[in-house]
Amino acid sequence: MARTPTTYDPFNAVAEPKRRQVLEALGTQELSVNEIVKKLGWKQPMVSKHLGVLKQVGLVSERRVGRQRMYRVIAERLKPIYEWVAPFERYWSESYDRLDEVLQEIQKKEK
Amino acid sequence: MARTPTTYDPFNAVAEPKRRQVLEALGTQELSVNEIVKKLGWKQPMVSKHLGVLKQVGLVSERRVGRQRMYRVIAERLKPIYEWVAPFERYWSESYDRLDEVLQEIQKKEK
DNA sequence: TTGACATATTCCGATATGGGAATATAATAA
DNA sequence: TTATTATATTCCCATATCGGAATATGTCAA
Repeated sequence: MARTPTTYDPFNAVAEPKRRQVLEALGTQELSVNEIVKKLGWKQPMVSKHLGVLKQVGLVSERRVGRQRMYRVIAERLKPIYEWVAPFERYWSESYDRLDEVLQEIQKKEK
Repeated sequence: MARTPTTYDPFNAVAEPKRRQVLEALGTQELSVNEIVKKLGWKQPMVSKHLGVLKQVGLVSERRVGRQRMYRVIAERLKPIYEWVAPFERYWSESYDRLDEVLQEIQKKEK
């Protein structure tokens, strides 16, 4: 085995920043590929590829209308992510003090 | 470029299921590597490697105590994930009807 | 110093990625 | 039919991944 495939689950699909952008561009609307292309300013094949991954994991639905394909977010599929991360929310303030130190450590090492 | 590195941000670090398990095992406690090893039943090098990634992205802090290293979740670093996914929550019920269809489609194709 | 314990690192292989460029497919219009 | 529009797919490459096994590093104790 190598790294978990991007199509393995929503966590992996959404790890790619551009895929998040696609979902954001869609929002609650149903858009054609070209509309997304214009909105994001990317090349069409790139948009189609990312939509392909999102579709495989079920994060978007596809509907054919003439020569267009209309895509829409299936928000429910993001639920597992929300549910996994939500329980940590209550501890944000508690770990706040140590955060600064540790982040500074990390930045030092990156230089 | 290839795939976004796992150490690029919390999204990528957490995409790996085992890394999520490590964070879950830690919870709000501070644990040594060996305690995590016992809790998860994995081999020690595997735990150390995953902790290494988590540490690089700042999802855990490390504290040396004698020959032990104590790890703790830095929950605040999960905030970006929570904040990205939370806005979609309100649309779960709305897309519910279409979800079943689409998921069945996906499962068909996987066979 | 030597040994034992706790943890990290290195080397390996198989695998999949994302981007770019080019091209294929599909549907409509003329 | 042919041309055009809309979208998907293929081929290529450089890169990192995860896991396993083995080994290195670091720290304490006798």
